[in-house]
Amino acid sequence: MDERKETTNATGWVDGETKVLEAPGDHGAELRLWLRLLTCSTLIETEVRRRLREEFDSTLPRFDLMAQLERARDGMVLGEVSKRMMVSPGNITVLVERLAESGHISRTTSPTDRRVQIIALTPFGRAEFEKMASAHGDWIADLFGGLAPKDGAVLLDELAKLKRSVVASLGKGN
Amino acid sequence: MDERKETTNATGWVDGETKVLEAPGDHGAELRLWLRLLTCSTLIETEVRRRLREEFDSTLPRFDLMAQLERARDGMVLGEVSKRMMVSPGNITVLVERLAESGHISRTTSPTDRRVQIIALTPFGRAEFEKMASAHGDWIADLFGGLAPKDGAVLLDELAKLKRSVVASLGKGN
DNA sequence: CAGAGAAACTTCAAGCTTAAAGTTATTTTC
DNA sequence: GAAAATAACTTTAAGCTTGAAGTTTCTCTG
Repeated sequence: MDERKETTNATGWVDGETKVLEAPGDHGAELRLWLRLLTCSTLIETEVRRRLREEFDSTLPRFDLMAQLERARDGMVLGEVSKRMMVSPGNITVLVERLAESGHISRTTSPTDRRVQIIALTPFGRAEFEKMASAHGDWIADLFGGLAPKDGAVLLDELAKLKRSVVASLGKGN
Repeated sequence: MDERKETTNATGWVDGETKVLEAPGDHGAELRLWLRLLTCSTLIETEVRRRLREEFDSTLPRFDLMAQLERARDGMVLGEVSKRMMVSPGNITVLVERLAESGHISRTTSPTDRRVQIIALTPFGRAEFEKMASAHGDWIADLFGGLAPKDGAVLLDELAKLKRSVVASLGKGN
């Protein structure tokens, strides 16, 4: 009874891809796909978070925020950052506060509109970010390294299709 | 200067897939792939969270925990749940506490090992979960609905390869 | 140009999440 | 069979995240 042969792998986690399968309407294929997608991104994201913490004593949200700022020499408005990062405005407020405290970013009120906050990387912040970004690139390259270039291309393409499907679905029915 | 044509879509978010590209070591392809993967799963996950909240006044972690329990008539040990959900033990403790409070799950100490907590869905919890799971299946089917079956199959396959790559990478270098 | 409305945050309350440290209970070792 | 090691949680401190409500500052209408 209940004889499972579990494969606890290097993650220390059991293979979780057996979550919410077999639904009444038989959406098994889609659910399986979603679960696998989620598993992949969770595995990668967890690893990235771990390394950011261990190697840079930082976090993914901080890194993401700085990444947004990196290519914006003239700084960026909070609302723009919020949209690009796909997180709530209130969240950005908090992150910005901390990053400003630690000297990674600067914060100015727009001279033309006093509601608007403009943030930008400080030289220190930029230097720190570049170190992290470089390491981050290596980590990702390692994690994806077992995937043949051709598979990577196919995956990129299929994900584009998925994204279109998702955005379309979000757009209409709602 | 800085003339952007942004496509703010149905999500209200700007297309964020331009995050951490162009790294020194030129891991652009992998980074692009990672970003796209992350975008897809974030879009879907956010939508699922929103609907769980709006339609069931629940959350994704709660749903996931109940999903784990659903196929375990005899209940499940906390550590097992933790591994399957890929979250920390402390997290499970909190979730279990709340779900027990709300009557969705029961909690017993193992008679053979008093360190071990066994949790299981209550009839009420099971009924609630079934409603949610059914709706959840429909949401996912909608979101993935624009993907041709063949594309779904290809994607599933490629994600399997990616997962192998990730797990292998996590296993060795560390 | 005053009042209504919209924008751009900020604050708040609540929940999720983790790593690390702490408990309690069981197993292993000598 | 006691001490040491191991297991299975639980607690704690800290940070992330959100939706909703609140502020302040424009902008638009009449």
